[in-house]
Amino acid sequence: MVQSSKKNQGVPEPTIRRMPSYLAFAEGLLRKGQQFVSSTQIANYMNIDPTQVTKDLSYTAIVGKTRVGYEVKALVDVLSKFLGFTVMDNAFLVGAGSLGSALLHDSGLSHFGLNIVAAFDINSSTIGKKINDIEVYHIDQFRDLSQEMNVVMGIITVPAENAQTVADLMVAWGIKAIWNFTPARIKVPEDIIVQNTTLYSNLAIIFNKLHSERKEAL
Amino acid sequence: MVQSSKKNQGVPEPTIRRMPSYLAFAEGLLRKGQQFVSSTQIANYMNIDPTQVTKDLSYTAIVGKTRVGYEVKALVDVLSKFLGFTVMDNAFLVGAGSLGSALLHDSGLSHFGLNIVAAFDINSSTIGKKINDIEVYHIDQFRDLSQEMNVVMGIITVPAENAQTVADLMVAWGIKAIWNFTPARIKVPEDIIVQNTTLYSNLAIIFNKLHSERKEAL
DNA sequence: AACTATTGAAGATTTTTTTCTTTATTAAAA
DNA sequence: TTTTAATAAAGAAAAAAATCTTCAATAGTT
Repeated sequence: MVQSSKKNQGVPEPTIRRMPSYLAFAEGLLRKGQQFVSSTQIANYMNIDPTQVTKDLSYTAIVGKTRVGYEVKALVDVLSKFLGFTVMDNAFLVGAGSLGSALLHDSGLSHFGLNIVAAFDINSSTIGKKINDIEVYHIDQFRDLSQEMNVVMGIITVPAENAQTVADLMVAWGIKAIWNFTPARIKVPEDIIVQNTTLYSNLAIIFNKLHSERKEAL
Repeated sequence: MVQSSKKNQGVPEPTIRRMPSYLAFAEGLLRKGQQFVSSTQIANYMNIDPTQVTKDLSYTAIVGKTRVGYEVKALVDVLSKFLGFTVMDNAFLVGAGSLGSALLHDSGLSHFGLNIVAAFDINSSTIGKKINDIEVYHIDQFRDLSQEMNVVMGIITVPAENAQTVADLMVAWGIKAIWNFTPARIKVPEDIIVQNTTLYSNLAIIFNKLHSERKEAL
């Protein structure tokens, strides 16, 4: 019982993180015309343990064939669906600076189910222009548009010090999920989903490995 | 014994991931003139458990004062040093497209110890231009420059299908660490450090929460 | 001066995630 | 037809990470 809420709740976050890479790999195989792929192959590509792959895939609807592997086409379909990449969600992006416009240019996002319908800024030099066919509005127009467009996600790519202000605005106009690219941590009501994506965390990990290696070499 | 190699090796990756946010928070407090900060405050800001904060900070050299907290200035210094943000490392960026030029524009990277000294592309329209004072060269000039400039890191922001080619090139010219922004997984010798940073993983996590919430609401 | 409440630190416990082991299946080889 | 080897799947064990508990210190209050 309570099967419906249990279904996706128990999927470990590390598993979900790996899945887009499985998908990208499977899509590549599909283009090459490969019909089946084994967990060993996927694991080799990912540099992880093969049982990790089978365990991850066991959360989806796919079943593998012994001595053969998973059907590539089915894998692509199942993963796309599982990850929510087949349903299109609308998003607003606030902060059309360099990172913001990089995201606006990224066609991968729409391939993975995210449709950025409009961008906002306070900088008059970008307002009124179109970036990759997405219009940039002044932030004050946010209200009117969100109601019209069925927007569920807000992307924050402003300077860190303005993150909270933008988040408050997004919450006020009914957005369900916030993708925060600033290092600042925002405060939002409990029911709002927040995903923080900070490049500097990744940089810290590289430096940690790089510098500890240097110490070892002494 | 073997203290030197143990020192940084045992630090959990999740801890390292959180540290840049602690640092950003502490820097903000420093600017505001706050002298001490408690683990409770940091935890509240980060939406995590206070003991998580103290445990994370226990890997660094800092010691807190009972009933007071950590000295903000010391925290900034200790974290910056620990994360390797005080030493400057040189990097090459290959792929001066939208994501690539967003990184070139990001002054946060140089604040955190990464100095992008040159960018490369094969697209003749960007070659020869400067992005944020960083010159864009043709990829063939890679060799000559890496030797001159003491470059330890390579940043890959090309389309996924070219990631392996670029990685091979980087390895050939003596780069120690690769920061890979493509969804493709690259094969490199064991001693090369690879950090994969893929936006779509974060997107998958948001969608997973967003869509499972929708199901629950039924 | 005594008390109270808050804090950092250290260690124990619990939870989560990864890795290892076993089993059944089956394609390919002998 | 029989054997072999590769595989998925399921469960057990190990490892890693997060949370909880206890303790000692001490600033602020009574």
